[in-house]
Amino acid sequence: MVYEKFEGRNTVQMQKVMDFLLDTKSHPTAEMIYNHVKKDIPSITRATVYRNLSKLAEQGKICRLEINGEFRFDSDCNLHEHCVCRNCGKIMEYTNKNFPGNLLNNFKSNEFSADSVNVIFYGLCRNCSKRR
Amino acid sequence: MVYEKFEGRNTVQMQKVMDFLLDTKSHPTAEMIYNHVKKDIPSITRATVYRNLSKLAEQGKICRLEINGEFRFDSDCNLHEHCVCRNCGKIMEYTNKNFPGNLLNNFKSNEFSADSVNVIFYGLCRNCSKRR
DNA sequence: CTGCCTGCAAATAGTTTGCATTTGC
DNA sequence: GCAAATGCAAACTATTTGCAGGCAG
Repeated sequence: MVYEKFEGRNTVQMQKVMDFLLDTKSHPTAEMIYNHVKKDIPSITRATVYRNLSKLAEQGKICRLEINGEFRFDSDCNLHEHCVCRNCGKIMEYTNKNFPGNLLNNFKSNEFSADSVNVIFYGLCRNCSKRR
Repeated sequence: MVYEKFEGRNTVQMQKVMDFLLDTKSHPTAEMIYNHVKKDIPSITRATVYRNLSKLAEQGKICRLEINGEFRFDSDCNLHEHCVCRNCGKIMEYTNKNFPGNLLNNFKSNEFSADSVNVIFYGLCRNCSKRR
């Protein structure tokens, strides 16, 4: 068990949700998280998972991506560049040292103050490119 | 009326949906588009609007953003940098000449071929910053 | 012991789909 | 005339919410 301090109460449900996100790199949906945590806590409900995910996101402990009409969650709030395959829906991290650093650092506007940024590339993954 | 060639049939419904998107810079949701077009074509249904938006997006005539749990549409497929206010939900274009050009041009990966990219900054708009 | 969190159930919001009818080409 | 697009209604999926009881602090 990974120990993590939360604002608010430290419940088993909250802990298990966070643990799973810390463990995985799969950008799970709320449903996937629910299915996983349910193995440990059979009584848990989707409502609790959704509420905990919202709290964690508000606290900045996880970040939330919106891909193909659903939310996906990631405990790594530093990596925000992702690739989404238009064909199979696969989601991959994009790590390229030529990527222009943290876009936030260069953010400049009188109209808006930004605290986070998501970058999503759309296209085809290697598997799906082959079959075309 | 703006004349635009579509793949497939050129119906009034399709034309009005496209016209509205060409006219506005408001990043409307499907519901907003439906409400607008309904003024001209009272018989139009949400289903038709959704179907037309999907077709236009597939044809690359419009692009689709996912913000706060819903799709938003934009006829300008070149500007992909947006700012979303966490407080009031306002969506603004981000135009800064220091922005690292087209991220697509520098995209490099063996695992993925990208054809489009969305960048979304989250934070507070000027109005909402003041009131905090 | 207090009130935040949970489980349950029902509601909501956004979007999609099946089918009969209409319409562009 | 025929296939593609529409309108209608119903279905579906992801997510949210009200409420009563449970448990962390």
